[in-house]
Amino acid sequence: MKSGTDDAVSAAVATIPAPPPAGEGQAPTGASRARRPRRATAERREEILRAATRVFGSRGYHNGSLHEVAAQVGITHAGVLHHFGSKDRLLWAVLEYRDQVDVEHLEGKHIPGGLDLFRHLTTTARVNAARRGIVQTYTVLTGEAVTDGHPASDWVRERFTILRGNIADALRTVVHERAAARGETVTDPELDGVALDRAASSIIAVMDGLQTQWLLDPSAVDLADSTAFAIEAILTATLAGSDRPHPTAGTGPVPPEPTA
Amino acid sequence: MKSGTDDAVSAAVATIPAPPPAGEGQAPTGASRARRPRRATAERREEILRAATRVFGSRGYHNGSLHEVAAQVGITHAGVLHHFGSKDRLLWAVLEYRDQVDVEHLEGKHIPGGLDLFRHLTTTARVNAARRGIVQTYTVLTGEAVTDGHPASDWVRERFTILRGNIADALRTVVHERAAARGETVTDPELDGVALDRAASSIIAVMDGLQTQWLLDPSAVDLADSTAFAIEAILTATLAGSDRPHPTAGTGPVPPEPTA
DNA sequence: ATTATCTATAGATCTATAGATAATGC
DNA sequence: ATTATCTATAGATCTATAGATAATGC
Repeated sequence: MKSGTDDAVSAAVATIPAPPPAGEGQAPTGASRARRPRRATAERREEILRAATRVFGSRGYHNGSLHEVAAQVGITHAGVLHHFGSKDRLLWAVLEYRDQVDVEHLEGKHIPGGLDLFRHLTTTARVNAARRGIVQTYTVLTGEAVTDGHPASDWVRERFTILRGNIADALRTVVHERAAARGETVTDPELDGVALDRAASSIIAVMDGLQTQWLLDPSAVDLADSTAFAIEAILTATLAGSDRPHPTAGTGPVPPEPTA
Repeated sequence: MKSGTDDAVSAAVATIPAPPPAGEGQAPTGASRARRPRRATAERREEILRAATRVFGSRGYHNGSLHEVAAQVGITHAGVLHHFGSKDRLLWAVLEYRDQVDVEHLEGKHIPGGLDLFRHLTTTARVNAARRGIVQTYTVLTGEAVTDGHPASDWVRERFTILRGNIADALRTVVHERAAARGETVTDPELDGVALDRAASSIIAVMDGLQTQWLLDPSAVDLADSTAFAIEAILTATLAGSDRPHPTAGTGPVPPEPTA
């Protein structure tokens, strides 16, 4: 059950530059017929994508308008449509862009496997606590995606599939390593399938769910600590299951990943 | 840190009749000037609330229209506004209605405390796996609520606050009971505060997150099993912490609540 | 008399298209 | 010549209000 592209891990947990690229935008204060500066296609497209990310993140896709996106870049909504054709296609481009940015972000730093993946997830939660905008975009779009016929449904569904696969793979690695260390071999078929899938879904779920609560009430939820706690709890439970009938002490707290 | 109304537990996890009340609605097939049957206010309001619950759940609040809600009840959007005044007020009424329905649902059956609460949560997940519509409504509105200025934000935020309180209270009960059983007393202040809050947020998070994944891909996620697994894992980790320095075996699987 | 509904319509938005205009690139 | 942007506008929706009409309740 090897899974798809492995750059998905950080994708689903959100990455991307910072919210306001600032500088430009701000609506044309200039008097009469001031033409906006003309930009190279690639450059302008990226500006628009960043603006759209912000708008869809703060207002949602359906409630966010092309007008608002355009205004943030200092052009007209017609200009946005010139570059992307339609609102749906703009959203797709935003999602594609996110994937791309995430990949560049890992540049070389291959996605970790085994226990390292869990350290990575915990670290991501800590980093995210300082990037509200990105977390909000991800959370809002994910929520809207469960709506009938939403243009982001396929993307979100696929993200989840890939992520679950990555995490289940990492768990499998750990379970097998530990069995080998005891000179045993993994016999229980559950431990190669359902149990790992359950744990993988649960880990993703807890990360997403905590983000939602945190966004709504940052002072009530410690995103980093709660995420770390929950991941460790799930990891321990999974491994405890694999260690039976010799109940071991558990993994112990997962030490943080060295901050890049 | 006693928390608010205790009927919130099932509220946040979703309850409510079944989706299509069927029978009525269906758009006026009748030829020319066929007047729709006049209903008693209370009755009609409830029909509208149920329709709105469905529409907001499948389309989202912003993308769902008064027209669609009205059509499902067989009246005009103006009729809906006659009863509720505005779209925002309709949404608030929907949320209030949910609370009310949930309360009636528990009729007598007081919200359980201590370990029973966790059995109740697990049971709720199993029940929810057969009520996609309600789960979707809850998930969609929760997701949209993290959007700037969304009319459901306050409601969702408060739900989370209450729920966290209920769960933390239940955990506290269990921790103290177990300490007492060992003839000890809870000394670690963490175990009366932060640790319980972390666990409470995590449990809610995992339930919500699993619902999202399940809605998008029902065949990929076993809602009931995963929820049960994750809750037990978190519970075990929390209690293990409380039992130190005498690491105990954990709680063992939480037996299901007797199906009402 | 009250009030549930309807028709009609105002007033906002929103997405998208068409055609004009002005930079840029060859 | 290409193309980034703009203006103008069509065509959909959507929420909300106003006033008319027909059931129901006293």
